[in-house]
Amino acid sequence: MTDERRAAALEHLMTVGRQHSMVTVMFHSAIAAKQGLNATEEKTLDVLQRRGPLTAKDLAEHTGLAPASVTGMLDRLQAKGFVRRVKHPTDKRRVLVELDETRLAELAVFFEEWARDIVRACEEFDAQELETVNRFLEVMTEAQSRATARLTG
Amino acid sequence: MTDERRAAALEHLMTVGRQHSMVTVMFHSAIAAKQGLNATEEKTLDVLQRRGPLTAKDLAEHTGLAPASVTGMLDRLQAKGFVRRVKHPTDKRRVLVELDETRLAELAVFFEEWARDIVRACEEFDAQELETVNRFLEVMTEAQSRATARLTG
DNA sequence: GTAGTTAGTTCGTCCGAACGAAATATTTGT
DNA sequence: ACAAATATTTCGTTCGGACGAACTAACTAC
Repeated sequence: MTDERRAAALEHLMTVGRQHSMVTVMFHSAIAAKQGLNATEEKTLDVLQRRGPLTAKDLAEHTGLAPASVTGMLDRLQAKGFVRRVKHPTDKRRVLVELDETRLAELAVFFEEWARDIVRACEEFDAQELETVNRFLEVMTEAQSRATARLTG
Repeated sequence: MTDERRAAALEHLMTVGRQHSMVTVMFHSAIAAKQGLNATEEKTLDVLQRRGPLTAKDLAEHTGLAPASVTGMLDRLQAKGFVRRVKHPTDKRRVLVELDETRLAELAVFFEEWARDIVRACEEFDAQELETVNRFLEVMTEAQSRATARLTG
């Protein structure tokens, strides 16, 4: 009986999860399009956000681009105001790339509105339910991460 | 007390949700890369999957591409074996585009493996918890969908 | 200090993917 | 039946973004 109910929920999850993935991807690319960023540029910004300032070489490795391509991409990102080239403290050959906070602040404004929307949508869930959801998302993030690595590597 | 716990869970949700979005997007683009599809081609396949066989004109509207571009993209998708051009039953000017099942079947094999992984990851959740998760994902899908529309339109 | 290595840029090139305009085939309207 | 409208393709062009090779500047090792 409970087994049956669980099986039904699990099957439903497949459908619902698929739809959720879809709109997540669409949302993501809508944001990118709004900012006039292509996939490579986004990836670069994402890497910088997580790992902090990096050299062009580091970025080349993370993105898989040739050195010349990194130069071109950084030119574009800099022109759009998303990043800055700053001099490396010890090695004058290197170029440190860091995010431009002012540009990120503009983004933050948009995300705040979005976050409020999310919070409102969560009103119908109590503390315990939200904790369950968190646990689920963590487990899923792990699984998706593994699956991606399996595909990429 | 419970309010505090809920607030903590909600804040945690923001972090966890962001990470989950990130890996979802990465997973998605890893699949696309594996199949040798670009963003436009993917979008087209997605539309066809949801709305069934469509004419080139319909696809032009859904993708926002010029007619000439649709022709080129369909040539590519057809060459890769993802779609077929079939003649329209009543109007010989039109071209109906439909998905190639055999190609999708290959994909299905991969997704089955992935689904098993997901099911295993869900073992730690009982029926009630999965129902909560489903409800959450539905609510979120709605919210994300609205946010995307707000950005796009 | 000189040779060799490393980081990044510049330059010329190439390719995929988009476009508009013109061409073709077919349907619709009168 | 004939003109206008519609769906798609073809063709020539353009543009962004990637590349390799050559170049410059700076660090490292001996």
